[in-house]
Amino acid sequence: MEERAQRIVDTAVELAEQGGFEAVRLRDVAAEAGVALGTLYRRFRSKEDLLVAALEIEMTALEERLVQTPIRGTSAFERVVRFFDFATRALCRRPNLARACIRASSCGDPEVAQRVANFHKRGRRLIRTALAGDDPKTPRIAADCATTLQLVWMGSLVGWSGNLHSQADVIRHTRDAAARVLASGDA
Amino acid sequence: MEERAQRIVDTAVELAEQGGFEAVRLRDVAAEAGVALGTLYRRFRSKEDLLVAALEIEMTALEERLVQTPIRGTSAFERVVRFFDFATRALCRRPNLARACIRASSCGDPEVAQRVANFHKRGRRLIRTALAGDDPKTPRIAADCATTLQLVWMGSLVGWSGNLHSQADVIRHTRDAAARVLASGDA
DNA sequence: GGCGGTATTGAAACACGTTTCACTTCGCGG
DNA sequence: CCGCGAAGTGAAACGTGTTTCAATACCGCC
Repeated sequence: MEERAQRIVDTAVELAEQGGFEAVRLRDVAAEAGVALGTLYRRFRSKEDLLVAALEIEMTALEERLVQTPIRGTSAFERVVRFFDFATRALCRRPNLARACIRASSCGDPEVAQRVANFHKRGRRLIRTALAGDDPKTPRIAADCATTLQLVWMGSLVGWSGNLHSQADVIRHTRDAAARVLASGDA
Repeated sequence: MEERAQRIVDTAVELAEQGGFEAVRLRDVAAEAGVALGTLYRRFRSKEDLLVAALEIEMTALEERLVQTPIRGTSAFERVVRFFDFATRALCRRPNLARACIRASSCGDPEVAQRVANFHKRGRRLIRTALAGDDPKTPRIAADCATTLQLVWMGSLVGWSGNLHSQADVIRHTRDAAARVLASGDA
């Protein structure tokens, strides 16, 4: 990402960490990033677009950490549970930021659909990787299971971000779903 | 619901049907419902609150239709698939309204958490009912399965409302999830 | 019938996302 | 070095969610 855009996103992340979605006032973002409001709008189509860009950066960080220290585990179930545990904790470590990004990614604005789709695709790949593990066996689990588990995770995260339940619940929801989904004969 | 509040929600629904979330301008809602803006804000804490109230009314309608003609089917799987099919079609029949309500219900505003929680609880009950069927057997499926399936449904609906995938995909996602979840030995 | 408190009204004001615009700056090919 | 087009700037304006407030209408109770 170009340096100016990067600075804009970084500023947005900083503000979101502190005060969540509504603390990300685009005037402030632009001012603190040292650009004019118009420049911000040249790079990002909307506030949501900006926050989803932040989410993509979080995803990149997650991917890198997982490349360095891949998920270990002796079964697909164990690995995918550990993945969701790890990823959920990582996300919820900065709850204001996470809530802001989740809200942006679930706002339904077609302008950001592309970015959101990309984010989902990358997340699904991580889940598939966790399911598959290192060994080149068990190739059949991947596709649909990953989709189902991702939907559970996303649905639960939306609930978490709306204070319907806790971070522990998110982890439990994904564990429960994984247990059921992977019990159906192909793990 | 009190008559004045009802009229406000009805007006909001009407506008949302036509133009979605952004077409629900609260000034217009108030004007068309024949109340002052302050009255609207006395009944509803925010635009999201109002739209989630609309969602609750949709839920009531769904519940009533299901009481009149309960879901039939010879297995929990068959019934729950039919339920999701029915409910998804009902929701997506007015896509603008559905998107607006889903967006409102996933905005993460703690002010509306109560209403959203209530909506989810009622939805979960419908899923449990579909899983259980008429016969008083198979009591063990209920609790966690229903939660998992609901999370899949909600997650998929959020994706649908953001144009990430189609209504048919929502139905497929829930069917896939149901197949896996109910295959794990207790259906 | 008068009174007190609560709901409603109408209108204005405020905040913030978003757009617009005239002007300036920058980078680059000729 | 010039000139041109793209990018950036600063400031203002607009729309809409939300709040505020003084004035008014309503309603049950003495």
